[in-house]
Amino acid sequence: MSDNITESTVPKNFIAAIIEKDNETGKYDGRVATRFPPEPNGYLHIGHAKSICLNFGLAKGFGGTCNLRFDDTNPSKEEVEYVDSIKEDVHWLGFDWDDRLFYSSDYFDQLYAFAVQLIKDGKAYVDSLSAEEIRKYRGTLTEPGKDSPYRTRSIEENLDLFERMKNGEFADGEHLLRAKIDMASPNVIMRDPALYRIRKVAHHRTGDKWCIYPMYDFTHCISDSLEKITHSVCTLEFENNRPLYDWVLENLGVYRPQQIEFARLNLSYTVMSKRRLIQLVEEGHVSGWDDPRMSTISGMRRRGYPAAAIRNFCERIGVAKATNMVDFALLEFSVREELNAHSPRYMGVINPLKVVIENYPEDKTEEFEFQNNPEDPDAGTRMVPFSKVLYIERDDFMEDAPKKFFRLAPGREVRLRYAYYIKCTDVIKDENGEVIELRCTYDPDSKGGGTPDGRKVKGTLHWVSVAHAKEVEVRLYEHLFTRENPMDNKDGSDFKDHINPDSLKVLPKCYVEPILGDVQPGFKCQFERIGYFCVDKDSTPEKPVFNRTSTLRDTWKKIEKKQNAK
RNA sequence: UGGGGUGUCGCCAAGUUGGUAAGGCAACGGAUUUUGAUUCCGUCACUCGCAGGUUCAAGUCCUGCCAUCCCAGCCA
Repeated sequence: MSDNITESTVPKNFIAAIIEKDNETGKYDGRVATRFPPEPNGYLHIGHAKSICLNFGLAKGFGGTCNLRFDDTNPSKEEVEYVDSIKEDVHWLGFDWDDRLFYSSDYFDQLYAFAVQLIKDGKAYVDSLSAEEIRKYRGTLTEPGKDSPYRTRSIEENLDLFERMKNGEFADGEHLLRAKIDMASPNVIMRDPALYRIRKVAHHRTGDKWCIYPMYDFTHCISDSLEKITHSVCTLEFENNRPLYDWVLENLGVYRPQQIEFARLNLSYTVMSKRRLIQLVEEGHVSGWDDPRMSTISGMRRRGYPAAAIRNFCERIGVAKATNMVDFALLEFSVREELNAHSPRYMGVINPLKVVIENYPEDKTEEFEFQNNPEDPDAGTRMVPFSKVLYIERDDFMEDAPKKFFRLAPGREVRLRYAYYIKCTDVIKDENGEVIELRCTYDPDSKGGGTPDGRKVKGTLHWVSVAHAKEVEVRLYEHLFTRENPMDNKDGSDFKDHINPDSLKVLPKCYVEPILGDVQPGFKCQFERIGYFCVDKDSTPEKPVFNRTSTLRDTWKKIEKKQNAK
């Protein structure tokens, strides 16, 4: 279902430069091992795609490996539904972890043993202060913390307490295993960080085997070490944690990968924090994590974004350490670029206007051969039926058309793509003055869309034969949020205030080429002229879903606006 | 009033051991066009957060400011 990745070149970014240098100095004997370590507490979004492309791309580019590891150390937030979706999304993006699928929870026994080792070395202790007391003892950003009274417990007592923690003798929050580092450290993270907490919750993989769970800072570095990762790539907010990452491995005396941080992706007028994504789903603003308007990988997949487009996008935005805000237009460009090159282009009408070709025989039907994608000869051709009565897009007709309007208007001639030139001779209206039908004549000599006399026509319309077209329900998806506001929340507004109420429009009576009635899931096509494309039908198996690209919308309005401005 | 990062065109982002500012998006011109799409050509930073300094020469070195992000979960 995913596109294939055809090329694998060495990525060009500062992390690749570090790896290159390490390869030169033989730091890891030329070995390159990365990992993508999501916590299964939600669906993957476009920000994760950056990390996936980076980690798997680095591995691929240097002939190394990239593991998929679920960082599942907090059972109260994690679910198997999430691990399944994450695996699917990574695969769909075109990456493969082969047999290197790991879970932090696989290491719980080893992690426990390492914790015992630290206790035995006098480098960890069981604290019995309450959460609130611990917070007070930690000090502030500007003031040092102070030692817990339990910091000096004997090794024996610590060992005993920790084992009893594991055996479930205490309630949640009663005790906590902490590293004994420095309560006065200017780096707050180093002020005796928590290593293990009691949490009597079932884990999605280990069930109720454990009631104590290791913290991220203790787990992540050890997992990396056990998997012999060389370059542990993560986002900037973990920079403060790196000294702890190194401290744990150094004090355990085990293999030490290096942590490298990069800036996470921010996309304009888009939310990506898991908290807000969950909110959108739970409060019903969207149909689910994979709603086509979501910034999730699965949402973009349903919206028709090709995996290659997302990969190219991640390539284009680069990898650096400066906090960024990438314009959504860059993502859209990547999508259009991919669609333009590879998706079949069909015709469809979302707001039909009937056209009767008066001089065309009543019962005649012809078929015209269309190129599926004029830019891609390998895409092949298809036959499209044509007859006397057609539908065209309502926007493609204007009764009092300005000179610059190139489409159909009374007395004007246009081309029906790959079919004939037609001229509008009459406009029929209902009692309300609404245009309900156009009477036209066609030029039989213009068959195929060209004329012997070489006369030019400015407009080319898409069309559909009423007798042959499939009626479908089209869903028009726009961006979930309005594009006027940066959503920086600096004006005190909630991100939900920026939800675009018109982001989903359901159009019941639309008409498409007959061939589209058999559209398969995962099939994408771009509509001629108006730029709609079909996306998969995962959750609406009975009806095709359509979507349009942003730059092609409201074409005439844009042109008109531009001309007025002049 | 602490520590750790980052500051190159509207948005991303390259800038090698100092040698005289890549590329992409957006925008704006123009050509081609059976999608007003695509494609194509052209324009778009005398300047690199600011101020000093070193040097024949600094985005790249030094000093001092300023701005901004992250850290006080028994989250990751």
